[in-house]
Amino acid sequence: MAHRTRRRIPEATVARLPIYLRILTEQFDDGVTGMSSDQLAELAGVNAAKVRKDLSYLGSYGTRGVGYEVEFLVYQIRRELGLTHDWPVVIVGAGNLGQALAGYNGFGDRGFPVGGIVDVDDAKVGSVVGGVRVRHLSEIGPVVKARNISIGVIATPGSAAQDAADALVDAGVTSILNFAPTVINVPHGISVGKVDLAVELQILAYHEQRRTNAAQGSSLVSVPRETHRGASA
Amino acid sequence: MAHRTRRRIPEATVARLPIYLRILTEQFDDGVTGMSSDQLAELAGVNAAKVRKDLSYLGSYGTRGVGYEVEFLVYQIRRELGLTHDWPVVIVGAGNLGQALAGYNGFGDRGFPVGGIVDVDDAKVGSVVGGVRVRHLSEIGPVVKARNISIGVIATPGSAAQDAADALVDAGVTSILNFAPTVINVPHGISVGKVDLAVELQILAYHEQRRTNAAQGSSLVSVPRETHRGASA
DNA sequence: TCGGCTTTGTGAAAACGTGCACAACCGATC
DNA sequence: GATCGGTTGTGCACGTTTTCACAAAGCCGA
Repeated sequence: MAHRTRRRIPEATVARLPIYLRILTEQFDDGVTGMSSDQLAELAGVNAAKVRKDLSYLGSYGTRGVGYEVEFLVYQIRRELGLTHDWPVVIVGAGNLGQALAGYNGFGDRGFPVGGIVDVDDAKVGSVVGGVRVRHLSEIGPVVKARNISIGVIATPGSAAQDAADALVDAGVTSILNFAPTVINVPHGISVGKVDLAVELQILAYHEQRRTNAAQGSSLVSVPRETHRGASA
Repeated sequence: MAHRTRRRIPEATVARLPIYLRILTEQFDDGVTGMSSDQLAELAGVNAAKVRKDLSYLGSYGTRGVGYEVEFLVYQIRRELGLTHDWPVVIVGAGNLGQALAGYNGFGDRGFPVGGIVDVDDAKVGSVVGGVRVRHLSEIGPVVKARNISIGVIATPGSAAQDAADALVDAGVTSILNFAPTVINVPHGISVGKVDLAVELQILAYHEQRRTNAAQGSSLVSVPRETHRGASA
C-alpha cells in the first residue's frame, strides 16, 4: 500500500540525496542510530526544512518527536537512487584522466566498478589500467553488452568528446558523465552529467574578482555562496 | 558612463558564462568574428533567450539585426569573470588526485597556474610534482603569501578535508574548490565549489533506475535532464 | 490518561530561474 | 529617407526551488 504513483523527485532533491546518504552512512558506521532533520541539516550544510522536504519525497519515514532511524533511511535512499546493485561503467579515454579514474578506488567502492576502458590510440590498447585491459574504441559495443553497462564516462580531450559520446550512445549506453571541456549533443532520453574543472575555477575567480572590486570600491564584502555540486575524489 | 551600480549577476548565469567563453574563444580561433544568440545557444546547448539574457547582464553589447562581435564579447566575459590576470592556486594533498591535477596542463593553460602543493606526509614533501616542489602543510601560510594566492584546491581524502579547509582559510585563501567527498565548513564570506564524482554517478544511477522501472512499469521513458555542471578534464 | 516537550510533514509564500513573445532597433537596399 | 528582414533586449508568465510557520503526531513522566 506504499507508493503507488512512482513519485517524481525534483532534480534539486536528487542532487542532495547522495550527500545525505554519505553522511548517514558515516554516522551509522560511527554507531549513530537515530538523527533529527536538524542534525542532518547541520552536517549537510543545508536548511532543516529542506532536509525534511527532501526526505518526504521518499515517503513518511520519520517519527515525530524523535527523528529518523539512520539505518532505515540509508536503505530507503539507496533504494530510491537505485544503489541496491552495482552499476559498472565504461571509461572512454585511457589518458591521464582515464587512468586516474580507473585507478581511483572510490569508484568501485561506491558501486560503480570499471567494467571497461577504451581508447582510439593503438599504443594504449592492450595495456592494463586499474586492473582492466584497454580495448579499442571500435570494440566498445561488445564491451558494453558483455557487462550490460549503461553508464559511460568520457575522459578524452575536448576534441574527441563528441565522437566518444556518439560511440557510447551507439553502444547502448544511456547515461554519460562528461569530463571533457566540451558540450556534447546526445539524443533525447540520454542523461548527461558534466564535470568541468575550468568552469568551476572560473566561477571561483568571478567571486574573487567581485570581492576585490567591492573591497576597493565601497561597501562591505561578503559572498554568501553555498556549496556548488557534489563529487568525490 | 558605463556600469555604475556593480551589476549583480545571478549565480546560474555565472555558471554559464565560462561555457560561452570557451565556445566564443574556439570560434574566434576558427576565424569567426560575429555570432548571433541563436548560434551561440546552439553550440552551448541552451535556449537563445537565455543566452541573450545572460549576456545582457554584462551590458548591452550586441547589435540588433546583426548579433555579437565575438572578440569583444570574449573580452567582456573575461573581464567580468576576472580572467584578465592569472589566479595561482595552491593544492592541498599530493596523492593520486593532487598529482593528477598538478600535472594537468589545462590548469595553468586557462589562467590557474599551480602556485604550490602541500601535504602532511613527510614522505611526499620535497618531491616535485608538475614542476612544483611539495611543501609541508604547515608551510602553507608562507606559500600562499609568497605568491599572493587566493584560491585553494582540496585534493585530500575526505577525512582530511576539513583540516585542509581550515588550513587554507588560516593561510588567507578566500575561495576553495573541494574534490574531497565531504561537506566542509568555512567562515562566512569564503566561496566554496565542489566536485564530487560519487554524487554525479549516483545522480545518473537514479535516472537509470527510473528508466528501468518506467520501462517495466507502464508508459513511456524519456528523461529530459540537461547538462549538469561544467568542468574541464 | 493527560500534558508538556519535541520533531515531523506540509501548505503557502517568497525567491529564483526559464522561456515566450514582441517592441525597439540596426543595417542594407532601393 | 523610407522600407524591410533580422536580431537584440526585456516584460511577463510560468515552473521550480527554497523557506517559513504551524498543525499533527509521537514519546515520556506524572
